[in-house]
Amino acid sequence: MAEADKKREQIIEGAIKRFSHFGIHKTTMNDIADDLSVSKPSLYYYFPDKKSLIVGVIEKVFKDYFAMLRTNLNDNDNLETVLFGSIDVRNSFFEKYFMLKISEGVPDLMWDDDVKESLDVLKKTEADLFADIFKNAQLRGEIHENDMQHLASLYLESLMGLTNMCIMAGHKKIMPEKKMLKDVADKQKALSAIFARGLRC
Amino acid sequence: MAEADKKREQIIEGAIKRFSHFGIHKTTMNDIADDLSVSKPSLYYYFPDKKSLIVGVIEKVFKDYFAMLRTNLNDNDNLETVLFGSIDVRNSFFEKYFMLKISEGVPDLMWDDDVKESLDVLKKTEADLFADIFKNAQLRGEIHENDMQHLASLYLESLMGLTNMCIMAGHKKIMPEKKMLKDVADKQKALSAIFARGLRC
DNA sequence: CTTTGACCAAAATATTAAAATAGTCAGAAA
DNA sequence: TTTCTGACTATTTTAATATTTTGGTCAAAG
Repeated sequence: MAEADKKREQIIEGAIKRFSHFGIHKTTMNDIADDLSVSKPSLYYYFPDKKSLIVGVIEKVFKDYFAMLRTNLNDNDNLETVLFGSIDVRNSFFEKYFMLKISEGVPDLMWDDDVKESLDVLKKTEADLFADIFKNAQLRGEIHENDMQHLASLYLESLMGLTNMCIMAGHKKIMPEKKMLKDVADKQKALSAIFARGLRC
Repeated sequence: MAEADKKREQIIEGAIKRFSHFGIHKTTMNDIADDLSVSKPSLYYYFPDKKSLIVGVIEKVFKDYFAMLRTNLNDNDNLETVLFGSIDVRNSFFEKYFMLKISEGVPDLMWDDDVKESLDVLKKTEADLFADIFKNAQLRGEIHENDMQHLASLYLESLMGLTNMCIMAGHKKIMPEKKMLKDVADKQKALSAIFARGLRC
């Protein structure tokens, strides 16, 4: 890896630490520079603006998530087992990078064209990964459907939808965060179990 | 019906018109009073405060929704057919009262204890209704599960989750509102089809 | 029992000033 | 040449203040 790329990685790592602890819009470029004991213009030498650094962070986190997901895959497991494992991986990342939540970032960060495009690509990649999972289940005769891409999108959107529902319900702080994470996982797994069975018929 | 109750109904109807057209927090008590050609203190004679009027509106809307849902029910239909019909009813109300969206109402209206309690009761009622639907399917041998209440909650949360996902995706105004509503219905039905099949095994 | 005009306190909104932050640049260090 | 920095803006956030709007009350009238 080129020296410049190594430096870029270091900056991204530093940014991740700040972002995941204080949130994106509570972190200034100076904070990140100070953490790394460099000047702010140095950051701007490697990233044209804050937004591109954020995108770099997002892509790095997703990259790690995808790697972990692939590591956890076992072609011999049945669909339900694979989905349950994936849910655990997914939620461990969700918990670890909870403070990243783009939606509460800088004004309209979520709707910025560049960020949106990056997220779309990553979402597509995730969907591809799950489509492969479903295809694999199909090879083992566990599924009688045709459009695996479509199926993967529907499944993932359902999981994310449940996550959002639990977050909303838990925003009243009645449940102590930990309880909420368990709640999310339980519901996602309950749905996945029915979902997996529904594909068999 | 007592005269006072009739008047309460009229006020609620008037409030619904304003709320569903301009949203809750863009509607003042004076707006509602003027529409009905009465004075503001008259409103306060029937409702102690704005919040209780809002709760009255919400309960009225849900009451109508439940009635429509029951009307659309047919004990002879199979589970998938019933669920598809319910989705259409549900979304027609969602569309009609879109501007009501509590979440964007007055600050923390969603988290107000009174409103929250009322919503919890209504959500419980809806879950009961769907639990009955599942029980009915069970009688016809379409389901091999035991906890219908739990099942109904999971199903409804999944549907709502999908709705939220589509709303978020559509907030960028790329799709012209109508497209979004169709998108919601399509995804909810696709999930319901798999869900219903998953319960059979 | 119902309704109302006149009134008030609290909350939302608009205005302005002050502080913080993203981003630039000429030039130094490596 | 490539990488870095101190010193400097332009823009955005935040804080403070003034102004309007709106929820809610009350004494009195129909």
